[in-house]
Amino acid sequence: MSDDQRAKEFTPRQHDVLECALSLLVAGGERVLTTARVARTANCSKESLYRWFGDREGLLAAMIAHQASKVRTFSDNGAPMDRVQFRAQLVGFAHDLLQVLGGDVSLALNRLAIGQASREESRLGQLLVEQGRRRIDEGAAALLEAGRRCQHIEFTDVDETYRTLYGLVVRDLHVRMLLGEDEIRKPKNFGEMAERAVDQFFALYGVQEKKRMGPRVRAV
Amino acid sequence: MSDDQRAKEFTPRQHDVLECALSLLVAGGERVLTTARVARTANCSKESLYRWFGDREGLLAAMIAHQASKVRTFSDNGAPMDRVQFRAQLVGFAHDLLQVLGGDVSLALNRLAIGQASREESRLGQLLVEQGRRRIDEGAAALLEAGRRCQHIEFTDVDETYRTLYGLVVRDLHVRMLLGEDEIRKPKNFGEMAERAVDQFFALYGVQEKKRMGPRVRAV
DNA sequence: CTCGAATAGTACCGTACGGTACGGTTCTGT
DNA sequence: ACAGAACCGTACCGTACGGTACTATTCGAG
Repeated sequence: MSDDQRAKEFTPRQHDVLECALSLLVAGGERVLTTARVARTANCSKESLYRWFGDREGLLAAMIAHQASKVRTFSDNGAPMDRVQFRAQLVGFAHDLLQVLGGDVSLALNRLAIGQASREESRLGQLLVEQGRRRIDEGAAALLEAGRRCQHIEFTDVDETYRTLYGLVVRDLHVRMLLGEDEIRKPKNFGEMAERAVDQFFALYGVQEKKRMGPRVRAV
Repeated sequence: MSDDQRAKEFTPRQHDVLECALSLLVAGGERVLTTARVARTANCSKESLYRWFGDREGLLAAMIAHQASKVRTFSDNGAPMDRVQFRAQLVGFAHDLLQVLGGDVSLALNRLAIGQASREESRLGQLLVEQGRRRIDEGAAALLEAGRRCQHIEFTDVDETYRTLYGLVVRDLHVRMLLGEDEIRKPKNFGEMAERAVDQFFALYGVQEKKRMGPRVRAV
């Protein structure tokens, strides 16, 4: 076998097919995502689909993995940040998070995985969380740790803190977008939302200038 | 027609059938929820199903409406509350919210509506939000207004404030439960979560004892 | 008791899907 | 140039679902 055929990667041809399947899923939902339609739209044969991905589940998993390979994350370069820079980073993260969660492909894949979650043997949901969310979470954790190192915020459990930030940013937007409320998907308001959420986050975890007489929050 | 046959209500027989359909949905997900299986499990005929509910969509909508009719809400009796009582009410609300969202029937119905949300003509998602969430939201709004009247918290926009409370309580739990993460559905931790969320909520919106020097949060 | 409406149970129909098989074509390594 | 693999397009199969039609049975009103 040739050297560029690694087991976990996809050939350019398969890459195109997966991209086409994603477009199909976004356009019409799971009902439209049949093996025959994917094959016809992508100008490939069903036999190739089954040889490449095993079965329909494998195709869906490959679509998730393929999409997850696109998102990139924040990396801590170790450089010090002043408070304005750190706040801007947080706002940027919040804005990106809202934009990613509200994206067409993300919503379609989440709907797909949630629809399959009732069957016990389906691991699509777990796959989506691990491959998609994990990267975002790690980037956010690195950002929070950097903020703590520069003494802009203080916390003990980075995971707890990140989850609070996530809740302040996303609230119930994700579920409502998943349910089909298109009115709230306008990214016009994402800016204000991100600003407000970061304000609230600093109110909870920000270090005061003189002493930390701010509200301390603890897990009971 | 007799007096107890109102147009929007269901007969006891239909009530039982809907209950049976809900059990079926919870047990096996949408794949199992076929008209034939519902009819067989409920000991009724498919013809009756179609006469009562029109088509499959109507049956699903009736299931949502039937389930929504069960949830009851907080009602403001106008009596004054001290701070401890108000905090207990908030914690109770948060705990109930987590328990409702994590319930089997709620998760199954949300998965169902989200799965159908890709089709444009399906209004199940909107129906679920209006009939299910609306009641909870109104109860929470009444509770928050009561807390403001008793000067335990302060805010300007009750909807904004409620959404923040929701985000602090739920975070990403709902979506992850929808995706099938059963580990986080243990209500054992719901108590701690509710306490922590209410602590954070008071840190953001609580009125200080002497003067309100607490963090003011506003929409930019 | 009789009649008619409502219902249970079943059979049926058209359609669509997942998965497999096969002939014809293109690509690739030697 | 040639052989073999990969691949496209299509046909095919078994199954299952949504919805309808029909018969037998139940049940309530007069």
